[in-house]
Amino acid sequence: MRILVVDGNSIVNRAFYGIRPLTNKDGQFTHAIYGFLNMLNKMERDEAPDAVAIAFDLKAPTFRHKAYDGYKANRKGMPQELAVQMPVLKELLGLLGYKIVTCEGYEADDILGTFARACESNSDECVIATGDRDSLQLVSDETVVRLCTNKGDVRYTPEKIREEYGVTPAELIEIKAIQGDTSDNIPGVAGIGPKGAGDLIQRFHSVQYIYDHLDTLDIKDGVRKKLTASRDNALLSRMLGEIFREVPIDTDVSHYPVVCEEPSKALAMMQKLELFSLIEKYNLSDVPVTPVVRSDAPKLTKAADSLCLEKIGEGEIVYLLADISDKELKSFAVQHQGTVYTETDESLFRDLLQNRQLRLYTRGSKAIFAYADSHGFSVENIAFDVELAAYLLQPSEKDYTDETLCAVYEVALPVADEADKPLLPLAVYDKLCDRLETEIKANGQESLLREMEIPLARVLAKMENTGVAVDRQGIVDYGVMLSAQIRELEAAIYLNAGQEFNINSPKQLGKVLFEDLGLPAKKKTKSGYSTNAEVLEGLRYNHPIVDMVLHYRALAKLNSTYCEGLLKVIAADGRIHSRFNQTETRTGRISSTEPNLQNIPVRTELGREMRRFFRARDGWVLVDADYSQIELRVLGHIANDKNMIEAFRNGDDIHAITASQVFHMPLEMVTPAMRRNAKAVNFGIVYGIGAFSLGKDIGVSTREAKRYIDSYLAHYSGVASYMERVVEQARRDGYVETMFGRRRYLPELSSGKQMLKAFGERVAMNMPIQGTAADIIKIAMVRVEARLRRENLRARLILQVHDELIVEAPVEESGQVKALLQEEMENAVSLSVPLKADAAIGKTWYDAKE
DNA sequence: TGACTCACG
DNA sequence: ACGTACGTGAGTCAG
Repeated sequence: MRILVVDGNSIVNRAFYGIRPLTNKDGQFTHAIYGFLNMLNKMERDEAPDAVAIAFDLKAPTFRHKAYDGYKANRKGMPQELAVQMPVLKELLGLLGYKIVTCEGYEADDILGTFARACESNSDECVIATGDRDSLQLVSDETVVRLCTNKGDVRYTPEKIREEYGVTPAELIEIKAIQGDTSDNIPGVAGIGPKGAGDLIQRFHSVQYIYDHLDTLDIKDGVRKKLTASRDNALLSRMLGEIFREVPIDTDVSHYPVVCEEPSKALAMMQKLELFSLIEKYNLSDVPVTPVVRSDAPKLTKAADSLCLEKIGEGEIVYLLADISDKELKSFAVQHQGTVYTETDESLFRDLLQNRQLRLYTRGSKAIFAYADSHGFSVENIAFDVELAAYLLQPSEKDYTDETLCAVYEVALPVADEADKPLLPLAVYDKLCDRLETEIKANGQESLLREMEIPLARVLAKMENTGVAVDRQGIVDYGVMLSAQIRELEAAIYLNAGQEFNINSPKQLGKVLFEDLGLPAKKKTKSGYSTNAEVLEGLRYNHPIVDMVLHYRALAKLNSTYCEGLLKVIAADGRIHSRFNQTETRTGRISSTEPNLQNIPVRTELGREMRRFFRARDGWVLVDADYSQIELRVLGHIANDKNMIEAFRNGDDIHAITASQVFHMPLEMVTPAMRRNAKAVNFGIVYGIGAFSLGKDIGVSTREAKRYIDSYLAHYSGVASYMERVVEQARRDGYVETMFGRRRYLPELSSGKQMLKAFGERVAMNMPIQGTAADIIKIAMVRVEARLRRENLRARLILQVHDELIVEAPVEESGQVKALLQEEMENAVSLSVPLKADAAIGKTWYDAKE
């Protein structure tokens, strides 16, 4: 028989500190649990044990056979975030069929030792899993120690120990007795470390022997002196360091099989903890779900007849699931008063979407709006969207599928045939929607959902359908030009390097620059030298190859990401239809994919050329409008900072004003360089500033940067107190929110890790600003689209780039559109500072930027 | 798949 | 002692 004995406390610690904090939607920490089960699962796969025992310390630091008061006294207490996960982990382990072993007065170590000893006398095999090297002393012919490290698990056999330490496993105890161990308060011999201790034991094998023959040993006088001085401590340490092996526990290996008696309970618990990948690993995916509340288990009643819209009363809720792909309706299903109707008829679908008597509760409204738009009708009765609601409740989630949401919001899915599975969520939509709607109301996010996100879904759908026209030939020609230059640069780089290599490989490039050419390496990444633009900039004058590489990189990026990338996604209509994702970002911004049209180059002239290929169709123009410093204006408003509000009201140049304050200069004496630095400070403030990074950004010392920040906060004292207030509020409530009630939860703030906590604080400062700006432009988008329709214009919104909107308009509408766009953007909300939007008209995106 | 790099606001 | 500004998406390499 083969038993895996796990040092529970040690492994859970590894899991806790080795994984970034994860929480479920209730804010309950789960990373230690997640990490533990992942590691356990891997061990079982590797070791294939017949039995598993998991040893834990009992909570109180009880003193047992080791009669030494200082023992482990200076070990830090368990952090709160870990402590709360322990009982949950133990319960879940029990549900999964693992036996937990504890014993009053003994630590996990001692239990491991006891199992090892039992296996030795019964010729069983014992695999001990731990993160603690102390247990290596237990290694024997029957016992392997699987040491879990950050770099992976290492199996220790007697041979491996001899290889690494040059001694037997038992002699490790002797070494420890001499070298000591501060974390266990084992004093050892003062002045002798691991090296000296190892040397002594390799030669003399035991502490006892050394002291018995101290006078005659062939050792240096200094060492003898140290040994003599620490005699009592050494002998005490010898006792303390040996793991106790006679704990009164059941060591019969056959009593520790892993049998999961109630898989559905284990599944339910893992779903509640949102440990979805582990559900797969533990083969629980196919376990029928036990309803959370049994009496609540939904019935999937399928109607024999078709849905009859006339029978639905005024204002009643109808739940809808529509299977739409490529703007074609595959099928749809409707639930009304507990009955599910499955349909395929397109005209019925259309009638349903146009019936303003009823209220549709659905998901994926953007696809529904897109369908309606491409079929030439308009939908006005979507009252709730499961996906959008779930996003508002928890924007950091990755996955808003019905399955996940049902698990997270504790709505039980009924058991059904394979054929009915796509419909299952619909059978519970009344309950799921009810749960979500209740929480949305409790959070005060109803209008955010009904007046912002759902109407926005319609706007985004229209934008996606419309797409943006591009000059295919122009992109092709530009790509050819780039390719030619890239080839030339390639040749020049190879010549300078004296070899051919893959310039795109940071690894190979690092070797060429920093080893073969001997340039000074500044920064390192996890896997080697850093070769990013910042590093290369600093080396430009060291070797001509550096500039070539920088230039090569710039051209290669333009060619592969933009020329080749965009050519791949031009649709049959000659336009690019990017997808605008509404539930992606943690701040409330939208994102753009396939392709990303929110990162088309603009900062360098060469890159900006790309924008010439985004053009209006013949006889039309692009009208582009962007907010001027919207985030700073939002900050001024939210922080209610007198000086900042004043500056914006006066229409001042905010960066110049800031410069004059930070550098204590009259406004007229502010140089462009000073203004540039002040601008960086303004950005930094919005991001939740750090002096180090600001200093790096503008090329001054951290100390100097700190002075700028202090000076800034002294002048904009409202900003200073806002920053403190928002972090404090985040710590108190666990989340921050925008002016419109969009939330972001910040579990990072209760992390024990300083880095993560600091990150959480910066996010707390930034999200309300970035998020409010995102809310504002969303409002503007909805209003612009409404105005375009109301005024019967053919112009259409086609792009959004965070603070910029682009409309494609017939030439004759362009003046009206420009005015309308600017007006709706500037009046989207009323703040204590004015909002300003600059607009311009052009044939291409390049030209429509003033 | 993760790491690196770099494009944007 | 260590790492260091917020939010994204895509192409490339290498294990």
